[in-house]
Amino acid sequence: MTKIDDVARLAAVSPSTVSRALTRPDMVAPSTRERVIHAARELGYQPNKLARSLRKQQSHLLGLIVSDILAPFHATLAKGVQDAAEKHGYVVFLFNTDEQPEKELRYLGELQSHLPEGLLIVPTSKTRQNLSTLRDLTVIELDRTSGTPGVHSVLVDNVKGARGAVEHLIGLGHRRIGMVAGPTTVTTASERLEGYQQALLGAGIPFERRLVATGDHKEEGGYRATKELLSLPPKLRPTALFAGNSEMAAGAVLAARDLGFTIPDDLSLVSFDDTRWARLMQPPLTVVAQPAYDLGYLACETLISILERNRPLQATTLRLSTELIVRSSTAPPR
Amino acid sequence: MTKIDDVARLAAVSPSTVSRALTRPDMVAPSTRERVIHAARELGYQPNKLARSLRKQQSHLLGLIVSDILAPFHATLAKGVQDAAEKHGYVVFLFNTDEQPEKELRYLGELQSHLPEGLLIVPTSKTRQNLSTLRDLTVIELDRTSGTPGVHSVLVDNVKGARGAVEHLIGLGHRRIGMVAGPTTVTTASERLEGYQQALLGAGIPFERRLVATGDHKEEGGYRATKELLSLPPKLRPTALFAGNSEMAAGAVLAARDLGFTIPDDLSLVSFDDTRWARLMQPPLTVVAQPAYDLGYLACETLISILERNRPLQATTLRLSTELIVRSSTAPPR
DNA sequence: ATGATTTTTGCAATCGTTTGCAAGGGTCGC
DNA sequence: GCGACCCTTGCAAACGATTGCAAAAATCAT
Repeated sequence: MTKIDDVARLAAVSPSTVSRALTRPDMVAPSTRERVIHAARELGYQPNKLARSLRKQQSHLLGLIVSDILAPFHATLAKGVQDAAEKHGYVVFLFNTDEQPEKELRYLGELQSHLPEGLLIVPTSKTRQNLSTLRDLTVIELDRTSGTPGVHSVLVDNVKGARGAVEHLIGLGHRRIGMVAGPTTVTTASERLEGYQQALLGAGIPFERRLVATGDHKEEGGYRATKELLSLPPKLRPTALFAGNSEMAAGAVLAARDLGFTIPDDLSLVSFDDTRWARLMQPPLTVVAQPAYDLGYLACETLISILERNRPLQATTLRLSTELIVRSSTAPPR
Repeated sequence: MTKIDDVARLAAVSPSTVSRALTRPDMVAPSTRERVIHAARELGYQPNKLARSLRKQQSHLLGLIVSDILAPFHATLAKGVQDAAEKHGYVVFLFNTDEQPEKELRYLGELQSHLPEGLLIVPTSKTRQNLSTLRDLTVIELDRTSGTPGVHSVLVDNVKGARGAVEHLIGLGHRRIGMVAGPTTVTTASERLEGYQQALLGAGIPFERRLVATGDHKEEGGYRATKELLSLPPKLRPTALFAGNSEMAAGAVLAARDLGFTIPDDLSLVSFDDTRWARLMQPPLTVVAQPAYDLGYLACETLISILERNRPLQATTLRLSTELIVRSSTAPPR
């Protein structure tokens, strides 16, 4: 690895001058600058970021902790974050918690030792405690919130999105609408449930607890919850289902298929979160699409602008809106 | 941030002793060690990795460059890599090239300045040149190979996998089998084409150039290629299709649907690479599943073992085998 | 108790940068 | 021709850890 001293020697100046020529060009005479730049290029010099970060006490490093990189939503989010980071010259460390608080804690420690300047995190259930072990660090929560005071967040308008989806079902004439809800410990799940209830209320349809089955945000849970709902006696059985996320929607599709229900003839289905397969399956699924990429991109931009202005800035919350994409899995009840 | 000096002061020893107590415990007297450890815990001391890496001249950092983190295959791969890395105490930097050689080059530079100890990369078309600008670094290529001398690789047995898929079609009675192939610049695509040809050859079916349409490994390309094949006059038209990757298979499904072909009645379809939607779509897709997670995990383990043994070790190539998963998109021709 | 040996500790240099400070050199005005 | 000023450069001290070496302390043998 060629270092600054090598360049200095070749350009016949001191290391300090090399450093200045490269990072604050206006501080050195044009002729010297030229010489240094040439020498640097000739040797293929690249400043050692470790040394630089150490000296400058800033790493230009951001941490990103998501709970499941395999979920397209999170992958897309991560891409948005990375793109924004790159644009501003930051590098991001990506960690995956698999929804496990202990992993989260471990990663926070690991991350911290690399002196990141900011953190973007999709919280788990224990994030609030985990975050408290952390030294002062600007953090932005993504997608969900942990309720930690002083942290910023960039979220999706879950209530409105869910309400829209259910109103769509109501508009088609459905009155018995079930929901495959996520675990209420995560804010997105409870907000979506709230939206579901608001829609019913708005249409004067009484809320029935037995029409809400709770899953774990995974396919398996969605499958079980759906079977439960579809096993109600015909009179009580829902004619339409709203799934709280795409994984559970996948489970719902499978369950409906296994029980011999045809979508949308016997059952309408609308799901939160769009995916590749939602568009590809037969019939294509009606969904509430989330701006995952924008979410990540915006969150990262926000973070960086906070960092660079160096404003403590009181905690911001951004809510992006969703889009209802009507495909063919929803139809009037028969 | 509390530093080593703080701990030293609290434990009433020198910084050197703290360092030793924490990293080479047997070099310090038990009683002192105890004191130091306590002090460290009390202050929540975490060594500054930047400083440590700089001094020790090793970062315990690995680079991972993939071409499309949004593709489930790559995301899974990345997860495998990360899990393996974590197990051995390494941290990985993840970059995304979007298949663009210039981005790759930029990221390689960025990465290099952080002094990684090794690199895992899914090569693009220019990787060979890009890699040559790099200082000596252990690199392992994943999924594809760039032909760079001296680099190791962990791949999938594409030829055999493809052959198996096509033999499956032949076994069902198909004789006119088309292939939606990827760009021949990427090794996986050409290997899969090779497998396709081998299967035909083995069954005594003549290879017909017009039954192979080339796409770009994206949905759009698969869509176009499929339309092309299905527009052949009925006599020449294939009764079964083998898609070179899942994205193109998605395009194929859409194209078949648009042209009014029913799968598998009018057209059998088998694709390389399994995905969530392949299982969920109707009918579920027959696929050649790749061990993506294992690929990443193994590659990373290999890399680390090379690093730690410090063996230059002549270039290794590992080939993992695939698994044909027969679902319902393939059936005898009518 | 004494010297030899081993263990435990601290000093100071080092990793590769950046940067405050001061010195050197040039330019300018008068 | 002289001082005032500005521009350019280098010296040396950081940043926070690790580590070779030597000094100090503890242990052991006699």
